[in-house]
Amino acid sequence: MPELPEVEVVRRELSKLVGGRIVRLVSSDKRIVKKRIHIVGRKIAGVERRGKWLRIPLDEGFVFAHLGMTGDWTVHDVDEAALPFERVRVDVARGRTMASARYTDPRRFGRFITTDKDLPEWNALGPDPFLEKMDLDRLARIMKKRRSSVKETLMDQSVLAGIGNILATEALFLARIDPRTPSNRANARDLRAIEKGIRTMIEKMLEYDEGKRARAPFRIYGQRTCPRCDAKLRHVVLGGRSSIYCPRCQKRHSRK
DNA sequence: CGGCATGTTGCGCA
DNA sequence: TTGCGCAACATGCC
Repeated sequence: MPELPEVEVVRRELSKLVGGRIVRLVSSDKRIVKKRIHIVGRKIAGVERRGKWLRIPLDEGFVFAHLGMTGDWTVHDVDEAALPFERVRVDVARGRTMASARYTDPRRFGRFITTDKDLPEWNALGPDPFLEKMDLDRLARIMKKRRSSVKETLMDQSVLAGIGNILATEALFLARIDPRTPSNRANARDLRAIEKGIRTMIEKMLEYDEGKRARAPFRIYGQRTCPRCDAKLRHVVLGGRSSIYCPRCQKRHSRK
């Protein structure tokens, strides 16, 4: 499920619960769930997102949630049976109505943390490109210091929060930049193109994830040939993640 | 059976 | 202190 757009859709879904009171928590998976405080009886004050993390402020304390690789939250009726791969269930009373939030996660890389203070992981996140305008000067400063690829730098959550493998792949395709380009070789024009690519992809992926778009907006992720020039797409591994690009359309901008 | 997967962390090393 | 490269985590799917 999870890159910035998917997590944003989950945030909107869970926002239905704001104002409600937690009346029951079902969770047995010790890998996913870390309980530092008791949350039954607490009231849900909001649902926030930064990058791929969710923060749910309560009247006392917080819940932090991460979807890992295969996690998802959905809101159901309380009488609904457990879903396949259901790992956490939070029942919420709001007036006379009840709702039941279910967390499913086959691969169990996700997290559900109850705590009375902010998480270091949350505080370490860089700016979220959907919540705030991208600071290209800051990005340029960071890029200049690194020699790993632009794609790896974009996916570093302390650089920009929320960019995952697909978003980075597709944004770089739109920007016509080779993902292997060393970060310190990216110039201001490249960064402007990348910013635009990221913005465009977030919008399209959001529409898709909200069901307003029938087909996934991916141009090269999972494809074999370039939709622009018909060249055979190429695979490389960057930072341990598989990456795809068009060797004809995507260039390394190695000059200053 | 082998290989791959929208993510993060921890460890050794420079 | 910061950056880099990689294995590990756990499980489903093709």
